[in-house]
Amino acid sequence: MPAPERTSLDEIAAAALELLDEGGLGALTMQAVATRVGVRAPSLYKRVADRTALVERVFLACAAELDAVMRAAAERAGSDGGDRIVAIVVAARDYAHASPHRYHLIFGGVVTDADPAALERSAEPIVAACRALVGPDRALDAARTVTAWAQGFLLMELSGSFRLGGDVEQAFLRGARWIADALVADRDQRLP
Amino acid sequence: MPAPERTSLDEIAAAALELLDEGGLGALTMQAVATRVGVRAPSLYKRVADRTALVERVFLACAAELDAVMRAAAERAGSDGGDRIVAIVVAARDYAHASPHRYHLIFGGVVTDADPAALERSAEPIVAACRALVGPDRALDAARTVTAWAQGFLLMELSGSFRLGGDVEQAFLRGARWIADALVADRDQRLP
DNA sequence: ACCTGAACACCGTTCAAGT
DNA sequence: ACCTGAACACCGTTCAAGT
Repeated sequence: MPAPERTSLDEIAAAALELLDEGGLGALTMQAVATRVGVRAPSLYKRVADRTALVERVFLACAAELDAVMRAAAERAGSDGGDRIVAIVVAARDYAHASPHRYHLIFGGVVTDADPAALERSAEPIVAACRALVGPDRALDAARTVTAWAQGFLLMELSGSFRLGGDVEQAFLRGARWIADALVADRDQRLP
Repeated sequence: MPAPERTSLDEIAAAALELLDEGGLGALTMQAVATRVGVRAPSLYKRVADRTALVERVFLACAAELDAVMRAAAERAGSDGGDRIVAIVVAARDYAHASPHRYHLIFGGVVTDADPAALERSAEPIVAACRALVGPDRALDAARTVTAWAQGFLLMELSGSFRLGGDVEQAFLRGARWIADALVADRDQRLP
């Protein structure tokens, strides 16, 4: 009774990510993953509790990736708070266009019970930029406004919900500016 | 060969809506619908092309319902453009809380090939309020900003994505005000 | 003209049997 | 200790056979 290992958790996760990129979450089936790593579906359950756990693992990897992208954009941007927020959401849009299925997995609301600590960390770049802009008291409200808008816009853009014509990129940049300027105005109004 | 009709398209659609409300889109299976209307699953295909068509039918009914809710809120609100937008998104939030699965169906991005005319009509209340506020040139960009933010916020709220504490309702109202005020400021800046 | 059981091609998942 | 085929409970969908 030897026991030759024919695959690994990392290989399984990599195959799952490939399938997500190629055909969305619907294409990420246990059978497809098994085929790709050269094994039968039941064998996957030696390394992964069930499909939900595998999807969550891919979700966390994608969330960490987007987090890194936004952090890098925030650092590249100047010290101006408004510009920083615009730079972060533009980076998020680039990511959404480059990896639409990953973006959809992160924000589509399918994964709901993921590690809270990882989620807090990935929200941090925007919270930090908002804190610098509007102060600690309103930082959370501001971050929720920015995140909700960007995530909502990009999900609508990816799913083709903008059917009334017009320049979608311009709408995005203008929206980013409106929100950033509103936060600046809120601060200026309170600190005369 | 008589032909007793044991159900109807309306009854099928009503059962589908009930199942959506009770357990989300995942509970809306052809078998569950069939059981509820007192028929076997294959019989449904006499009235409905396939599950996608049935889901789309429910989707259109929900979109029309939300549309009516937002129109009523817009009419109830005063003539002030900013207040009107706030009233519309607050009405959308009430709807999302009262019928979370319907709201998720409308904006969750599952239905993607629905009747474009119905979608344009349902976007109209917000476009009209934005037109009154920022003029025709920027009305579409403004409506996209408002819709993306509201839809993103409510989807995140429904899926429990706001895990950092704080008052979520306050964040919503403050976000609505920030965006409405940004649109007013944009107009005032252009028309001195 | 509608309804049905049986069947098919898929899912995810379990488990006893192989090595 | 890992892998497998067979099996189970679900899906959506098709279709020949019933009335």
